[in-house]
Amino acid sequence: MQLETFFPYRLAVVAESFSRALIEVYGHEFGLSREEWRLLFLLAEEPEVDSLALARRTTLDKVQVSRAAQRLEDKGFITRDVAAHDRRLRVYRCTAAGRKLFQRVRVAVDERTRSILDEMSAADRKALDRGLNALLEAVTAFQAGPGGGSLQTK
Amino acid sequence: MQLETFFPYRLAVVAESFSRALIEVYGHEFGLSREEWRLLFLLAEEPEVDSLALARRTTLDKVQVSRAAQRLEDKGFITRDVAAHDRRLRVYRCTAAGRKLFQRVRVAVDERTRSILDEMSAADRKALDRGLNALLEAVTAFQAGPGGGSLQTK
DNA sequence: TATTGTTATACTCTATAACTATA
DNA sequence: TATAGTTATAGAGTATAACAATA
Repeated sequence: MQLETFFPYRLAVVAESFSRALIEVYGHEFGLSREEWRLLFLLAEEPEVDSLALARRTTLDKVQVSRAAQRLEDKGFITRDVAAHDRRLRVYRCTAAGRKLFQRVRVAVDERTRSILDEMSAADRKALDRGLNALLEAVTAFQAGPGGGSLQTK
Repeated sequence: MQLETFFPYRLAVVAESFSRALIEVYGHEFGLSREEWRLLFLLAEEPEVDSLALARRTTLDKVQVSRAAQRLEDKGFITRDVAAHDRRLRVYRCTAAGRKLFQRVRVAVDERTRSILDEMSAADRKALDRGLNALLEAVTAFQAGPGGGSLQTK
């Protein structure tokens, strides 16, 4: 089997290409890092999210969240407060400016995404969606399972 | 739409998780970088590959190829010679030690890959394969097309 | 003049550990 | 003692540019 037909290689290549296409938008065009973009995405949709939920739902670690949140706060896109119920946690909220920026970026990112996915047939898109969901479950199951406990064990 | 159901996010997360699972093998277990692993993969399969083909087929740039090739040469896994037909190019070949290492890594990587994909149904695997191939074509078409010429234009 | 490979440089990202505050 | 957030640091990875050799 050649490298080009090796499944892990194809997955990595396609994900990297897709990611680059979007970084051109939210990164180069709007000046957001991947971490900032993810945080803003989550916070723009909900009135408030605490630090634990934010890390878990963005699949970022606490260091990445802390730094991205600080940059977003410095730019005036989110606020950060100590959580009342547990003063070790933080509660993040999106500002009006943050929501406004998110809407602009979201439109541009969606447009770029669509311009790629529109090259595919509807059946192929459906297969991709199904296959990707299944793979996500498989990888998650594997990580929680026998061999890959190394991520959570710590 | 929530972040968790946003297609680009899911693609990035699943690809990153999968990649990590394999880096545990070829990286932590066998001490190869992603670039070295790709070069070795290609070279183990063919008697010789020149530098241009190597860069193109691994989707690495010339700097990455040059550095990864040097490390593989230092370790005794490949050889590097000036190409006879064009002295600007190099011709790379895998050594016996390189092939031996590759076989061991390949077995371990395949085992890890299978242990993840085996969590999926056959129909889901088929959908994934189809969808991923279509997406790869779509992204490639997009890059060559109107908006994304920025990669090749230079 | 253009292309290839190499080297150099700066920048970003990642992983890990230390430190402070809170539980 | 354990957990959360922050800060610090080192290592790996990425992007770009300069350079020498060759076409």
